[in-house]
Amino acid sequence: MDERARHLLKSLIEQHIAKGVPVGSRQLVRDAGLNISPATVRNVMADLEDEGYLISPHTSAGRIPTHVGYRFFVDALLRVVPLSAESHRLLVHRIGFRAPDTEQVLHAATGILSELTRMAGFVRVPRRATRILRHVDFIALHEREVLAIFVTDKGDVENRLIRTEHPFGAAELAQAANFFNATYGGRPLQDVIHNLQRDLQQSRHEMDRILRSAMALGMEMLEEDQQRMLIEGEFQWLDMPELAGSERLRELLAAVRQKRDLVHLLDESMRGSEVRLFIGEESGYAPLSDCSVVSAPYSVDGEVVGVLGVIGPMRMPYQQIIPLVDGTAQLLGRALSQS
Amino acid sequence: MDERARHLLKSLIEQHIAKGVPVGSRQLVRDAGLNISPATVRNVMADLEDEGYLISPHTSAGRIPTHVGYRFFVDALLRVVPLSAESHRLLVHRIGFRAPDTEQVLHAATGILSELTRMAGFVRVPRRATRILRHVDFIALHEREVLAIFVTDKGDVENRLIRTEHPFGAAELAQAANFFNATYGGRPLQDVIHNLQRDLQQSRHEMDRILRSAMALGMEMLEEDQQRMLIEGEFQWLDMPELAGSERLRELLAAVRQKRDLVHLLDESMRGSEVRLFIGEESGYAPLSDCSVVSAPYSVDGEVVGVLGVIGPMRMPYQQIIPLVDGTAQLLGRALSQS
DNA sequence: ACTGGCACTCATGATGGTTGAGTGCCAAGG
DNA sequence: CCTTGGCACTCAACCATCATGAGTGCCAGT
Repeated sequence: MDERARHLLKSLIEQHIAKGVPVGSRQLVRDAGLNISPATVRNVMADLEDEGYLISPHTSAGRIPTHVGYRFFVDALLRVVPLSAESHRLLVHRIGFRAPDTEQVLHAATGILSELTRMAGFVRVPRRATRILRHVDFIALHEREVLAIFVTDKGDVENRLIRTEHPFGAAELAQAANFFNATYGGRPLQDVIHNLQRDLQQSRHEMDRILRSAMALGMEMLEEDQQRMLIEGEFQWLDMPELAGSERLRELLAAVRQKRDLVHLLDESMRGSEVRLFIGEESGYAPLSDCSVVSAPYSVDGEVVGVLGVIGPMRMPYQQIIPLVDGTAQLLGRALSQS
Repeated sequence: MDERARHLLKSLIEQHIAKGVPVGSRQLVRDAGLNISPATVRNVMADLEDEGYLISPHTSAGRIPTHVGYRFFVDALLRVVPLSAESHRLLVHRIGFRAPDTEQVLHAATGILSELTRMAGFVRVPRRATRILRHVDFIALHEREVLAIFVTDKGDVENRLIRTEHPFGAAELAQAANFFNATYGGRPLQDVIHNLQRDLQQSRHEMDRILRSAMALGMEMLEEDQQRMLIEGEFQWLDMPELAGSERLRELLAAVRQKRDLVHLLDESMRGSEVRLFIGEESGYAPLSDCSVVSAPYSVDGEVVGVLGVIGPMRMPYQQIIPLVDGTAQLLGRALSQS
């Protein structure tokens, strides 16, 4: 593909992103500022269509980019602009400092993402496997119900009701908690789980039952957040013509509620450390075949623990969205690292 | 209004709810099973329109009920059918037993409400003012950050990060927690707040700082859930023709996200103990002027603590929806009362 | 290699007629 | 006085037709 073709492709995609309608040769030649005739442009466009970058919705409309076209655009043609001062100020204001509660920070990040990009924003909740276990408490709630509370070094609190086979007294539970804190406190949760499994096989003393339950709880804790993600601003999709056909929209909403496959997709994008794009069919996930996902992993204390981003139609202003997602990821990571 | 007019009104509204289109004299006379002519029916309908029960969308369409018409319908004409065995079974299955986590039960209730009614479902989180304080824990997280954890008798756990002016040692915090538990444990949260306020004014000993913080935390705890409500299934509104005009829908979604006025409306409906309907403009809340809200308060241990219900277009099958909302409220109350 | 010309396509929007369900009103009949 | 049939009128919805205009592919000439 020669320089002129690249320029035309870039111009076409930019114009389509801006206007949302198919772009024809006349429009394009005017916008691109080249001194050639529409007929020439048509030839070039025909070539680009053959190579899979463009497609015509019908014979006599202009052309729109395919997912291949968008991919080439973002990889080779797009020059990302730095985050505007205004946006950066807003981001900092909303998530720049540590809120008292992790959940609140995540919420704020999801919300601001959605507002600034005018797409649906999502945040995968941070993995807790590497968090340090700070404190454990067992509280007898009723006859055979024990409330277990875990606290991590970042102040995240997780609790679970455990039904036990036999009643536990307050003293027993206090003893168990003391033992638990002394033995496993100050270690990363993943180590705690691992050690618990090992220890439980070896010793079988009085505390076994409650410890076993606690282990199950710990497991759940680590497993549960595999599924969790926040998503907000789906309503932004309402006035996007390419998704408006309520058939498509319903499907998308259902898929997003389902979350499972989505989470799988995102986990994959946590491997890198950069902004990542899934354009159209690239996600390999049918309900998203008309959509793009822009995601960026975020890190706490230098370790990637989650991923956030936006979901919208393929036609999105990547130029602004990429730095926004990137910036949000960085600020969220920083906010969660504080304290 | 004579018997025949009532019968016709009932028939018309039922038909309109079923079909969604304006009902004309011919249709109506066929459906109502009366042995009178369409012309007669037209006269009756004209009267009903004069009295404000009906309205014509345009000259040559049939008639549809106004909010006044619906109100008369539900108050005087509707005979509520008992919950179907099938629905009841489903409800019990989803929220009939206590899940380990209050949040999960609330979620389940919101979800099943939305599914069964095919409207958006909401649940106002239970007031905790009357819950018994079971346990308090203060954990030093960092230099001047204390994590405070409250546990109520139902196993609800609330935590808040408190930034203190001066550092606290672990021993100090343990002492404070012991004192706190001994003094205020076993009392309803509202009493705790009250007593804290009183006690803080009287005594000004060493613990003042942490107790003052604890008091602030307690306040927050009780105030925060004034705003909280879960809402789910807004997407059901997508294929309701009367809301489809994306203008209206946007407005509604925005209003529902905002929640504030909605919560105010619902708090009012917590006073009674019965199912309550706000039809159209009755809510006095502009974005809901085309919608109805069906709500029912739910009780824990015999005391009303929250309210749940559905939001949808005025045209909803009240006959089925009212018992569904009612039944959900009862089961949710029961589920939260257990344990 | 580029360009102008040409025939062709097709979504869009305007026009207009038809249909059908529905209305209000009136005069006649029980 | 209520009810009814009749009648003229209204209006959304549907359909077909047509013009418009933006756009295309192809070809022959520079």
